[in-house]
Amino acid sequence: MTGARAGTGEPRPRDEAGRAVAADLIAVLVAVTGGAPRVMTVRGGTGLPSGPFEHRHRSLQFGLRAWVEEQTGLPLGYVEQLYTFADRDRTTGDDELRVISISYLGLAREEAGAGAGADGWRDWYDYFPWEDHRAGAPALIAEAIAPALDAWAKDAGRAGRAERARRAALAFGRDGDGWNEEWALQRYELLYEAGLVAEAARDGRPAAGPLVPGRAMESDHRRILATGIARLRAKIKYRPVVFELMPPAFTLLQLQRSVEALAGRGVHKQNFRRLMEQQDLVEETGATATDTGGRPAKLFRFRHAVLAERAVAGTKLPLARG
Amino acid sequence: MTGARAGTGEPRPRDEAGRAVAADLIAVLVAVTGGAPRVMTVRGGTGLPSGPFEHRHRSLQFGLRAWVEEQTGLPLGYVEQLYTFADRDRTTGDDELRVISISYLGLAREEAGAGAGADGWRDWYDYFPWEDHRAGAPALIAEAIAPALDAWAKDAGRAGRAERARRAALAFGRDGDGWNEEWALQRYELLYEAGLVAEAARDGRPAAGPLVPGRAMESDHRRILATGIARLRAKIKYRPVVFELMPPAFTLLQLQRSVEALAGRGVHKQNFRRLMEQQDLVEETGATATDTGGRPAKLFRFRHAVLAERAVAGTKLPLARG
DNA sequence: CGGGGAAATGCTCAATCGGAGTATAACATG
DNA sequence: CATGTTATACTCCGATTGAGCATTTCCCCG
Repeated sequence: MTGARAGTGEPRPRDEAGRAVAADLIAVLVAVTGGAPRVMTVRGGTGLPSGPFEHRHRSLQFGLRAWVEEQTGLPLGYVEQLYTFADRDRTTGDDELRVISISYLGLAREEAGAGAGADGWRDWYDYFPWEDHRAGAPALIAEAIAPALDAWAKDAGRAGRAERARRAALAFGRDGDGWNEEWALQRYELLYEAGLVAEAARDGRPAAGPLVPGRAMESDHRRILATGIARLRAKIKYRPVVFELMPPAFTLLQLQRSVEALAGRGVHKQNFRRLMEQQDLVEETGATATDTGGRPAKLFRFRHAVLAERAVAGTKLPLARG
Repeated sequence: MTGARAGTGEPRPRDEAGRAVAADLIAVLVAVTGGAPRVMTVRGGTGLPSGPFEHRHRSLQFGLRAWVEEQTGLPLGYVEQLYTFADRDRTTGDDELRVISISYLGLAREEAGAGAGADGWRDWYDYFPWEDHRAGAPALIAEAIAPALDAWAKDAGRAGRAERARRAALAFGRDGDGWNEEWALQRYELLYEAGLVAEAARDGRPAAGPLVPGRAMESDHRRILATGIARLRAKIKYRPVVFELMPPAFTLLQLQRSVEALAGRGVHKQNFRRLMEQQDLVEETGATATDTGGRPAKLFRFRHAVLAERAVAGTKLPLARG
């Protein structure tokens, strides 16, 4: 939370002892463009959009929407709360400043608004290159992460060694098997603990080896981003939220690519279509897209009626675990 | 949040304009005793344990644990964050008081501590009698809730009528079918909206009929409880959290009764056992329980190793949706 | 000591689901 | 018109799930 927070400059409330109490709102704002998962950032990609929760805001979610629209010019669609933090070590420097950070996940259609600070879209795999398994397990896991985590495990005493090795194997999977895309947060936390990300070095933790590739962020924003990714990866499996990221009409392959972008893994094409159709989530628009490179594809739109019919019921995706 | 909040009496922080900013911690603390799901309450069953987040607390979760242990004498096991609220209308009376409420779900073994205020355990179906479908759909749904919701739907204009009827049918299921135990929160909110719970009357909402049976709570504590129930009902299906509520050794039927108590519905006995065994979640202690009323049952214990082996992987329960 | 009641426990069966593969159709391009 | 590329339609099989039947092993009661 160093300095550059957007806001009105209104002084933060302080209690009699001079200690500050304040609430910050932080957004993990996600979009998908052409098969790339993007996250909205500020300050040159080093921070997530955020701002203080102020008295004028009717509710937390209204406050968040206000900030995001002010800072990015984007109207926010789907929004859900992620997590609330207040650990003392989140208060950089000023030991007396106590900040509660309430983070949110928001989904947007990127094309919608190329507004004010909207230059901040970044591929989220820039921050988590080890999370992209769409073309198989990334080489950097075997080349950089696995050896470093091995070293980290060996660093531990007799007792901790096996435990660390086990955690590493669980989080990153053994030889490509057992990878669970929903554990994005656990993986980041493991790397942090092992001192393999820049934030750990910044916070003065010892490193078990050379830093792993991947952009860092200020404060614990990268951890919050990992939380958002994990939540979204879990959510797309049982709620029709992907459609919040799609244009009004799309082909099934485009839809599939979006799912894959978020999940970080490929899915079986035919099974994907089967599920989409048998669940009645989409309907044909009647038009076709001819720029597919092959046979023209039918264009579909989301059947908004399903939100009503099944309330908030299910989307199934061929992403289930064995 | 009227008056009776536990705390040190330390004045709440205020900003220059005299507006207060503070954070409250609220716990939905759950246990299961003899097949009954219980929730810890204070003030004669009208409130959930809560207290201000103070500067001395290292983190939100530490603060929560401190309050719960102070107020109930119970050591808290599993804890997870539920939701953070800050709507202006949560600030009763004093329009200038702005409170952020961070709610948590906690699981406890009831027998563990019959400590200080530990008289506060209540069957949670006292608050949500319509949520207990263990012996089939409760009569009060057909007798009281359905007619009242019908009336509420008819109250709406031409457009809203179908919408309301649809929401009611979705939330409560049509003729016993389509009931989804995870929608406890949506059901409560629907009843609130229709003015059928005491809290709605208290908040000045018009009623669509006579109040539905079920104990009320102060402020929005009953809503928070519903949030906790819904979360727990969802969670037991994919995480081995039920065991946090069980004694060290238990029979499979006891385990099943606990699951049923939480889920509010019965499960197929043989299939339940099949799942428990094939997942290696439990192991035999070697002893048997002879007070079963029939053939003695083997006693089992939770295999704590699974938490390590499968990290935070799965429990399957025969509670899946059709 | 011989039922009868109550669970515990073991086993079967059919329907469905989920993963994976094969085959065919319809376009663009050279 | 051959070729590459994608869309789309079917098929297959193993695993999972919901549901029920059958058998076993206790206690209690007369």
